[in-house]
Amino acid sequence: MSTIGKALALLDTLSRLDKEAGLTDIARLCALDKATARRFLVELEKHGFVEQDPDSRRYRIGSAPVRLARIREARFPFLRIAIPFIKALAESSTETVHLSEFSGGRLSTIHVEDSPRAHRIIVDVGSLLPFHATASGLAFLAFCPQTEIEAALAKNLERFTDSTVTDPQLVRAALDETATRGFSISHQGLETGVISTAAPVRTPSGRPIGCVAIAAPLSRTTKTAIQEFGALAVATANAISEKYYGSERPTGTIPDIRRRD
Amino acid sequence: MSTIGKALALLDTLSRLDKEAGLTDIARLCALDKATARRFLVELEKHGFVEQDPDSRRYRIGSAPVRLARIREARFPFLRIAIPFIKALAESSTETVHLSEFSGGRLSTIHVEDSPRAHRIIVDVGSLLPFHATASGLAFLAFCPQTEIEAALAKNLERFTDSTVTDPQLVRAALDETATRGFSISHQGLETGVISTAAPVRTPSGRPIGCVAIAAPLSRTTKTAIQEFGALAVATANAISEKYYGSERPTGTIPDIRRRD
DNA sequence: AGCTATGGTTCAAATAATGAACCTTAGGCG
DNA sequence: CGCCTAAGGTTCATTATTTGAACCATAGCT
Repeated sequence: MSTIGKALALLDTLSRLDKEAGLTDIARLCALDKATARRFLVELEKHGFVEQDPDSRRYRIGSAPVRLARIREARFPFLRIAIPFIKALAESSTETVHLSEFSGGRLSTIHVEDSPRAHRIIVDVGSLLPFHATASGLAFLAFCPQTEIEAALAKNLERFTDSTVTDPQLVRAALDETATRGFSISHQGLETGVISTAAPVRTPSGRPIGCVAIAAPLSRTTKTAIQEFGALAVATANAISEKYYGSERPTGTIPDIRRRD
Repeated sequence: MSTIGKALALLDTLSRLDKEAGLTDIARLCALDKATARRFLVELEKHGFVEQDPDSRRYRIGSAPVRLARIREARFPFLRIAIPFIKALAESSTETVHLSEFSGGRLSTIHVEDSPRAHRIIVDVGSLLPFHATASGLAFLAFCPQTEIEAALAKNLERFTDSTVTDPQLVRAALDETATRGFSISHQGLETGVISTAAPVRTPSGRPIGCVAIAAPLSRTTKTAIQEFGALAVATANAISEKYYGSERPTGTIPDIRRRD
């Protein structure tokens, strides 16, 4: 693996910790030598991607990503555009709705609107969504090219619950169903007692970039409700796709004021 | 220079372009070989830090920084806390107010509130603030340890206008003044016709992390107004410091709900 | 059909990354 | 107090990765 990859993996690991970490811990978590981890941290710190607390000497994510994110969101305002739709869907479905985005080979949760009900599903921003075990993962994969499906299924399919589908052949069947139906259903794939449906947000060329998902307690969710949720997820995902790729043009060039390049 | 440093510099360069860039341009701008630039881009893309447009084959900043930024801002809500103060200052001063943050060895603009007046100073989010030639830079340096001041002054001090102070000895004098006065004044240091004042936002230990600056057209700004702006900048910067380090505790641990680590 | 500019790839040579062992400092404790 | 431990941090010979000139592939243009 390249040095850059290892350093970025370190950054990713650091970002998933819920508090600041010391050098030794970071090295252990990333399976790096202490000296190597330190050199990476120093280098990342030089560029503002990590910060070291001067007192505790522990490390945390720096402010450089904030600057990059502002630039990214200014040109590709995915969150800004999607959030109102996600909010509306959370209200109309009265269940927890979350939005995920494909980035760095994985699907991560980037926004969550909680159900207004007392008994509801909790999803954390930043959490990873395994392709084979979540509605979002299935909805995403189902609309990917066959080669990517096979690449995802070639990996070890981890078991999370008794209901997790870990047989690649059965996952393929679920993907086929999803592709024809337009949305996916995950029946306790990641957490017991939770049923989810999801639909992909796609580029004009059809490539998925993320998913809209509704997660509900299995106990109060009927078969017809699932079908309704699926239809709602599809409608919301399509609305986001349209708004995102319609008004603004992410694929083409941004009309630029400045002439001299 | 380390590979990681070069890759992050590439990312920085890419972020400062106002549109997507091709491989050849990126390689040229970063002074890298085309093959090297390509390997970096592929590696960065794997981790979501850049994206390649499938049609145009051009590269842009990816979505990974957005995720990192959300995590950073959730724990260190600098923007969230500072923006209301910046807004208030823009209203009360009726001039453009901007907020900068030190990151990766440089001071970058992270937020701007425009003056409500027709004739006003425009500052771009993301723009860099040279230490010797801007009010923000001076205010930041003035409260840094002597070693960092000398390190900054040892570099070549670029001339931007006829009024830019490029003599290290004169900059030192300006820094001394700033330290005693509490705020800095830049008289056309970066742009002709612009006068600015700035004050640092500091950690409880006194270390600057960024600056609040007011920028006004020289033509309508009296000596007394400058003093008033300076005092306002100091008050605002201190208020931000207090709120940021008071209520939330960035240095210590975040009280965590989750128990299992 | 040929030209040229750009994206992308290869592989021997050059360089940077690696990690075991080491030093240093800060607490903990008999 | 002085010993012990654990953590952060550093060194330098060994090792593996990075590098870039030259190459190929493709698309748009004349």
